[in-house]
Amino acid sequence: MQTKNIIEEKNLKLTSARKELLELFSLANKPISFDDVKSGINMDKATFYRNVSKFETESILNSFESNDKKRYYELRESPHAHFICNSCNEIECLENVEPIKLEGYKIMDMIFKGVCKSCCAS
Amino acid sequence: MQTKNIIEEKNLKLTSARKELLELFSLANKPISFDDVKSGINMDKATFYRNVSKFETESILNSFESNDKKRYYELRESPHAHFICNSCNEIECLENVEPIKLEGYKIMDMIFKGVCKSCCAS
DNA sequence: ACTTAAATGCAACTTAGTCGCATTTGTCTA
DNA sequence: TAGACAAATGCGACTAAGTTGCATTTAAGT
Repeated sequence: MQTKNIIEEKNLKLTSARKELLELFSLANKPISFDDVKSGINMDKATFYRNVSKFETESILNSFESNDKKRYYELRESPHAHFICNSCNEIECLENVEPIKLEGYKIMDMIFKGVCKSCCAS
Repeated sequence: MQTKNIIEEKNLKLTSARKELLELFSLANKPISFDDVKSGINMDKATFYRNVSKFETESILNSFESNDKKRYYELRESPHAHFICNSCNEIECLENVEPIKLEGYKIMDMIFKGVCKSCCAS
C-alpha cells in the first residue's frame, strides 16, 4: 500500500514527518529504534515518538522492547517472529516460524531470546 | 536447592541482602521487577541491581524486559515461556509450551505477546 | 580477634521516552 | 485561492529505570 493511502485510511494528516517515517519503515527490513535512525531523520524525537505511538494505535506499526532498553518498531504487514541475541543484541526477523496457538489468548508477537547463529559459531 | 548452597556453589559471599533476594525469588511464582518489591525489601536499589546482575551472570536468574520498560527477574530453575499482555501488561508463566527448535540458534527464552485470557474475555 | 577483598548505601549521573506550550502546517470550506 | 481551525511540530524541561564512583561496612579465612 502507498504511504498516502495508509495515512488517509486512518484519517491522519499527511505531514512530512509522517511521510519520512513511513518511507523509512517500508525500506527497513528489520525493526528500528529511535536511536537507529535519529541521525538520518529530520524531526524532533518527540515527533518521532508521538508518530510511532499513533501509528501503533492505528495498527500500522508493531513494537517491542529488546535487551537494550530501547523500543523497536516495524510495519505490521506480514507478521513474523523475532529473535533477539543475548550476546550481540542483534534482532532478526524469523519468517518461517509458524505461529503458536494458545487457547483463550490472542497471540500477536513471538520473541525468542538466546544466542544467534553467528554468536553460536564464534 | 537451599539458598546457602546456591551462593556457596558460586563462591559468592552470603550477605543478608542476598539471602533476602533469593528467598524472595524462590517464593515468587512469577518474574519480579525492582518496582514490584522495592517497598518490601531492605536494601538500596543499587544493591538490588548489582545482585540480580551478578546472579544472572552466575546463571541463578534469568531476566527480560516487559512492555513497561522494566526488567523482570526469575530463578532459572524449570525454564518456561512467558506471556506478556499488551493490554494489562501482566506477565504469565506458560509451563506447558514446548520449546521451539531453530537450527543453528540456542534458544533460551520464548516470549509471547498479545492479549491475555482475562483481557480477551472482557 | 585481625585482615582483606568483596558488598553495601548514598548521591550523583545517564538515557530512553514523555509532556506542556507556543508556533506551524495540513485540510476543509467558503 | 484565502481564511479558519484542529492537528502536528519543535523545543526545553521533565520522568523514571537503571548505573556508577566512592567512602564505609561486612563476610570469611587465618
